[in-house]
Amino acid sequence: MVKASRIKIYNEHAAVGDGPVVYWMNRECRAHDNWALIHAQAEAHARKVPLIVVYNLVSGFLGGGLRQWDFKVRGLKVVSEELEKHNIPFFLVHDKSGARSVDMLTDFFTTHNASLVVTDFSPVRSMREWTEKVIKQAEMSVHVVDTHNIIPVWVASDKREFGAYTIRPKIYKLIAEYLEPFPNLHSQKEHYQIKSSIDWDALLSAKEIDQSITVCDWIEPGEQAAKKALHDFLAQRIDQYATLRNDPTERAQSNLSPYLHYGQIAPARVALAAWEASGATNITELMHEHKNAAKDNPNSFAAFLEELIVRRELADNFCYYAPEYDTSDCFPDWAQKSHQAHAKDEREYTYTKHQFEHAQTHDALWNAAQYEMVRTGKMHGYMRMYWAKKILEWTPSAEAAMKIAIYLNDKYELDGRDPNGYAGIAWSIGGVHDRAWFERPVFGQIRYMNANGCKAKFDVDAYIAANTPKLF
DNA sequence: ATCGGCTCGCGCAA
DNA sequence: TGCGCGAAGCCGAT
Repeated sequence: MVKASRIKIYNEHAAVGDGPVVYWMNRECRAHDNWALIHAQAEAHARKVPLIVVYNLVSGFLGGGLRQWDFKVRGLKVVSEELEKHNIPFFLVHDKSGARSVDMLTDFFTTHNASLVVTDFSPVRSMREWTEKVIKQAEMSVHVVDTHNIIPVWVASDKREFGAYTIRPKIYKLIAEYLEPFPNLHSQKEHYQIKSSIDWDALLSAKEIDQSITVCDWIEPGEQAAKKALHDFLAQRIDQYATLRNDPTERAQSNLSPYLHYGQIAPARVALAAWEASGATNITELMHEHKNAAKDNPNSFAAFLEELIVRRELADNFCYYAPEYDTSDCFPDWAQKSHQAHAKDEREYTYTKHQFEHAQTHDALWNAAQYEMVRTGKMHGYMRMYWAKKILEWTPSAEAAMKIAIYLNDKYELDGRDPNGYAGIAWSIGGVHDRAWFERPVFGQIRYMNANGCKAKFDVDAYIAANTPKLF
C-alpha cells in the first residue's frame, strides 16, 4: 500500500464514473519502483476499472535538443514495452508547439472517460503549472504522488530550508520509515478497448528537434540500462567515491544523474541497493557515518547517500518553496545585498553568451569544462562549480550570469532542466545553501573559486588535454 | 602540508 | 540572548 502522505488529493468530491484510471506519467519515466503507478493500479483494482498510462511529450522542452529528446523517447519506448508485458496500455500525446499540453491532456482524459487521474510530482515550474491547470479543468479527482523524493518534499519540511545542515536532521529522522521496498507491478486482467499505436522511429527523427545537440553514445537510456549502471557502480567504483569523487580526471562518480533526472530509476531503488551493498543493518546509522566516520577513513556509502538523498532532496525543497529558483530573486538577502554593492565593480574579462557557448574564454580550464559538457552531455560535478562561478566573474551582473549558466546547462546537459542543476547554479552564483565569505571584487561575499584550488586538487593539465578538441 | 581567519544566520540551549 | 556550526574555499603564515 502506498503511504497516504506521498499523495496529495485534489477535486476530492468529483463524481466517480466507470471509466479507466489514468496515470499521467510526467517526471518519472519508469514502469517499476514507481509509487504513482503503484497507487494508480491499486485505485483501478479497487474501482474494478482498467488502468492506462499517458505521457505528454513536448518538442524542445525547456531548451533541450536531440540529445535529451533521444534519451527520453528511447526511455519511454522501454516503459511502453514493460507496461505491455503487464497488459497496461501506454499512450502518448505529442505537443509540437509547446503551448497545447494542458488542452491535449484534458482532451485525452475526456476521450477516455477517465474516472481518476494520478500523476507524479515535480517542482519544476512548467510541470507544476500543467498540473495546476489540469486540476482546474478536470472534472475528475487528481492525485499527485511524490515518487521522486524518498521522503515526500512536503513531508520532509514545510518551508524552504536554509542549508543542508537544516534539512539533514529532518531527513535522518524519517529515512528509516520512508525508505521502504517497492511492491511488484501486477499484470492487468482487464482488456482495454482502445489500442495505442506509437511510431517510435518517426518520433526519434522528428524534424523540429534541434539536431545540433548531438546524441550521447556513452550511455544507454531506459530502466534496465539504469539498473545495470547502478550495479556496475556499486560493484566496481563506489569504494573510491569518498576520496576521488571530486577529481574530474577520475571516473569515481555514479553517472546516474541522467537516469535519476528522467525518472528511469527511482532514488529509493538506488538508496536501497547502496544500503544493501554497504552491509549496514541500520540506514539511519549508515547515513550518520557521513559525519561520524574518521577523517582518514571516510565511508563511501555514507558519502554517496549524503549526495543521493540529502543534497538531492534539498534541491527539490529549494525549487518547491522558491519558485523563482532560476533568477537572482531566489538568492538569500546577504547575497542580494552583496551583489548590489559590487554591481559596478570592474570585470577583468567579460564574455557574451555566444563566447561562453563556443568556449572562447582566455581560460583553458573553463573552456575544457564547456567542451566536456557540449561533447559528452555531462560535465563533471566538481567542474560545474568552477564553471558557474567563472560565469559570475565574467558577466556584467549576477542576473546575466544566472541566465547564461541556466541556458547552457539546460541546453547541453543530459541531466539539465532539473532541480539539482538549478540549486547547483544558485549555490555557485547566489550563495544559496551556502554561507557568506570574505569580501572580494565582483564576487562580494559569494564563495570564490579559482584555478589554483583546482591545481591543488587534481591534474588540471590532464583534464584540459582530455576534454579540449585537437585541431591538428 | 596544515591551520586559523574570513563572514552570516539558523536552530537550539538557556 | 548566546553559541556552535555550516555543500564542495581562499589566503597567508607557519
